[in-house]
Amino acid sequence: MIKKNIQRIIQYRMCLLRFQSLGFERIFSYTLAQEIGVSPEQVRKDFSQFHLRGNKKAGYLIQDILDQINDLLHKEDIHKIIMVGLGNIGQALIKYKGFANRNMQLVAGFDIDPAKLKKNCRIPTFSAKEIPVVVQKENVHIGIIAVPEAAAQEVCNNMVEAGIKGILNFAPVMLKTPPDVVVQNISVCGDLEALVYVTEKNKKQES
Amino acid sequence: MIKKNIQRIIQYRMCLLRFQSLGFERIFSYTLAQEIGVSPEQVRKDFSQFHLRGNKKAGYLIQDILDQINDLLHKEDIHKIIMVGLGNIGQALIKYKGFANRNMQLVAGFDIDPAKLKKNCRIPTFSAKEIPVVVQKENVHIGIIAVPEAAAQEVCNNMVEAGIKGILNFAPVMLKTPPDVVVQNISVCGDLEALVYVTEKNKKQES
DNA sequence: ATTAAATTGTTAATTTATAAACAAAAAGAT
DNA sequence: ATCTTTTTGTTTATAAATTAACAATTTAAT
Ligand SMILES: NC(=O)c1ccc[n+]([C@@H]2O[C@H](COP(=O)([O-])OP(=O)(O)OC[C@H]3O[C@@H](n4cnc5c(N)ncnc54)[C@H](O)[C@@H]3O)[C@@H](O)[C@H]2O)c1
Ligand SMILES: NC(=O)c1ccc[n+]([C@@H]2O[C@H](COP(=O)([O-])OP(=O)(O)OC[C@H]3O[C@@H](n4cnc5c(N)ncnc54)[C@H](O)[C@@H]3O)[C@@H](O)[C@H]2O)c1
Repeated sequence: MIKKNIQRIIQYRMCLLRFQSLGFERIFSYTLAQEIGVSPEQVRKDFSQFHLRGNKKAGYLIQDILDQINDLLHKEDIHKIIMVGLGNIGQALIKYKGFANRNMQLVAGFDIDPAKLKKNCRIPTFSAKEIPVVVQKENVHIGIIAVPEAAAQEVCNNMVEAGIKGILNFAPVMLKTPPDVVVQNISVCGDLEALVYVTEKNKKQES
Repeated sequence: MIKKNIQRIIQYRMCLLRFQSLGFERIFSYTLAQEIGVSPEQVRKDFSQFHLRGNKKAGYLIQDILDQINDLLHKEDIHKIIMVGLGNIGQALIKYKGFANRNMQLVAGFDIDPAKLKKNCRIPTFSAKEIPVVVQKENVHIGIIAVPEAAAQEVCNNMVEAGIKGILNFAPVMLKTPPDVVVQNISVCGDLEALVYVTEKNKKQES
């Protein structure tokens, strides 16, 4: 549902940061394209759509493009995120150190199981009942759902009620939300099943 | 890169199983559509493309469609999967109980850190050097990469060399593989950044 | 038996996304 | 100073995906 071009812009950004850290000041559409596995025309088209301009014959000025992409992605702010469900996935995300690099911060975790709240976490944890209080106090707009399938829709409803506008969902269900709330699904099993399908198909085609 | 229609077929399957477990024998394109958030025409088109036939006025026979989708997705076999990287994400996946339901089995984990191999896991763990041995012995085609960005491409190369044909990649890099090896990326941070972009845009449009 | 209602399945239309083509500009070479 | 090469940015073309339209068929009702 989220446009492909913005997803690529996010990838270009990571790639530009990597090239910059390697000491490059400029980059060509061709290089960027190769790195993220698209055509150079796709890169130029994406850049054009977001008014990211380069220099003929001299390519793109990395710092300049990065500044503009950072603007687009609101990288001037740190974006607060809550997570509901402190099981396997929830704990893995809490331990993850990579959010800060990308201007995001997990500000609170929630669970219904009091045992899960006792673990000494890097972030404060609360009973799931506290979702509305914390969301409103901290002014959070993004939430992650890492609860079992059976609880996901209810948790989602509570998040929406509390004011969350974007949800990253690990549970294998399609959540129902009002039109102003966007959901992004992560489907580990679904992706694996798709890989099985494609690899088996390739195998057959060879023979 | 993987076709959208097969991804939806995978979703339909989960939905059909749920309806079946609720006692339903038949289902309409409209119901299925609503559940996974597409139009009924989309459902019928997808079904048509995979030759999944229903009955006019009586909808689709759930068991019948499931049998055929199971065939398509090779659900007659259990698909073996290896995982490289036994850190936060790796551990979360190892503890996950949901693979068996979907005819998939994590058969081995790998890491370069000997400390990670000592943890008493539900699956056997090996030094990363053993990847080719285990992959060939167990005849595995699918692998998961859950190592840091800096190690991902090398691990990928080793997997490909060993005979892996499909990779689920959690590291925030675009892996380079030969054309007969398919990669599916999971990008938690990227998805969150996309959510930030969309929610901020929606916010602006309202005002 | 006939008619009406409901639902599929296919074809056509539209939209979106990707790829190709090429003119324009900039840099460098002659 | 002119010509050549390179690379962007836009325009045009192609392909993929979604939506709409509608005939065909089945069931149920009259
Ligand atoms: N772990 C994986 O590798 C994996 C893989 C694919 C999909 N998933 C999906 O991700 C989700 C989480 O998986 P997991 O392995 O972390 O599960 P888990 O069972 O380890 O953790 C779920 C947590 O959610 C909490 N919870 C349950 N109901 C709740 C509620 N109403 N409010 C707040 N918290 C609640 C539980 O107490 C538990 O701590 C599941 O939907 C699962 O299907 C996980
Ligand atoms: N944990 C998260 O929530 C999260 C979120 C987004 C992205 N990711 C990405 O997922 C990947 C894994 O994240 P993590 O948090 O589990 O990292 P982690 O550091 O906890 O675990 C990585 C594991 O890989 C092992 N490793 C390193 N090099 C290896 C090699 N060459 N061969 C085999 N094993 C090797 C390490 O010993 C370690 O055990 C990273 O690329 C990370 O950027 C993780």
